[in-house]
Amino acid sequence: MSSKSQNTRNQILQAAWKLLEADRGKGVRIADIAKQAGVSRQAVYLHFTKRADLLIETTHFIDHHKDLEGRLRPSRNAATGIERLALFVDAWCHYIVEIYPVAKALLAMSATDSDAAAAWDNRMKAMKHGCEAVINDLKRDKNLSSQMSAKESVDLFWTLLSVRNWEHLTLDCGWIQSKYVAHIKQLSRQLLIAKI
Amino acid sequence: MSSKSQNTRNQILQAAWKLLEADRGKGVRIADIAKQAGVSRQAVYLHFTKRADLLIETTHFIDHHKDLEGRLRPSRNAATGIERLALFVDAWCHYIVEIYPVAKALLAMSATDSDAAAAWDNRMKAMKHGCEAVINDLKRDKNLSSQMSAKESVDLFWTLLSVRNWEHLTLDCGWIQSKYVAHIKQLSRQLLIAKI
DNA sequence: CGTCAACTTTACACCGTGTAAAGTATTCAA
DNA sequence: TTGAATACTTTACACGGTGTAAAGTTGACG
Repeated sequence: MSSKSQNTRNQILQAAWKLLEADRGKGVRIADIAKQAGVSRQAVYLHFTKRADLLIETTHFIDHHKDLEGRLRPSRNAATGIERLALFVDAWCHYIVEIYPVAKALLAMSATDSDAAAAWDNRMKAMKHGCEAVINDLKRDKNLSSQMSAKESVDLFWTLLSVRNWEHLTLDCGWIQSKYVAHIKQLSRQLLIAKI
Repeated sequence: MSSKSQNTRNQILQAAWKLLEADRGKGVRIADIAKQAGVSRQAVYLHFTKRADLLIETTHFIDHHKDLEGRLRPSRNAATGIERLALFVDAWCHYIVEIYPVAKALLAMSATDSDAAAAWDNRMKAMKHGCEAVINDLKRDKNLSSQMSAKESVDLFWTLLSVRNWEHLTLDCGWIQSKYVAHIKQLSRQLLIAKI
């Protein structure tokens, strides 16, 4: 845990992040990451127990680096449910773009590695609580649509904001980020907020 | 191409289908499929060039077995766009349940195998044409919502019906199939059809 | 009887992950 | 100044799954 050790660890995380972002098709191997970090392949295993572990730690590295907490703060401090909805969508959609490369690799691993699956699941459950908070505030303000139950609203909102939907709309449909955000915001309003 | 050869081929496809449906976590290997089909592992390679090829052929096998074409026919013959929308959603949502196990394996392979990726892409593009046909009929009937362009409506409808959204709502949110279908139908109406 | 097709058997190369262990270089402390 | 701890390198290897190669077996059919 010396500062030198910490430094190497950070270089590995930085390398993983960089390579995953640049990833064209063929997956990123441990050996690639080690090379990029200027370190031997074995050194990676001195800092991370396995590939899944490295990817999970990379997500935390990115969270910290991009100040995820700070980004979410405005939505938590919103005065109304409607405001909170908009601010939450903004923060989350912006975050997806940054986490996506690592998320993709982590999701791919989830099929074979249960730790990877559990780690991603936790993140998505935490994000779901954010969705719940939005719905609760809308309900408090009597602004929640009566079309669905609160629970269904949360599920739907959560699904709408999924990484897979971002992937589909931006990568498969070719929507640029601003168009994606605008539509998601408009849709969530239309589906969750009571008319009049 | 003798009938005996065809028979073996079908047994392999059947075995692949069965094992993928039963798959609990750990992936299905070629050796497993061969064993289930009562055939040597090498025999699989006499009928399919590689794993991706086998999975792709399995999707076609299922299509044929479940009469996908027949299932889609009612939607094609619908008198109005609104009818077509409902019938298309019904057929497709029903189909997802059946194709999902193979789709999951194929999507997992898509990360490493470009043939798998291309094959799934083709299927999804074909399905998108079905979405387009629905939107076109709604437009023809002056029933298409003016909130979005026709192109955007297609993209949105296509995304709404994605396998990933089915996965998220049923497996992650725990919605039963009937609830999933009812909500998707209601949502597509709300988003695509002009009010009044 | 022979031959052709379909399949089996055995063996092996390849890739990427993860483990093991011996060696090296730097730091720090008694 | 010695020597022990820390952080890393180097080399080697086991494992699991895919795909290839080639010789051997079986049965059908002219």
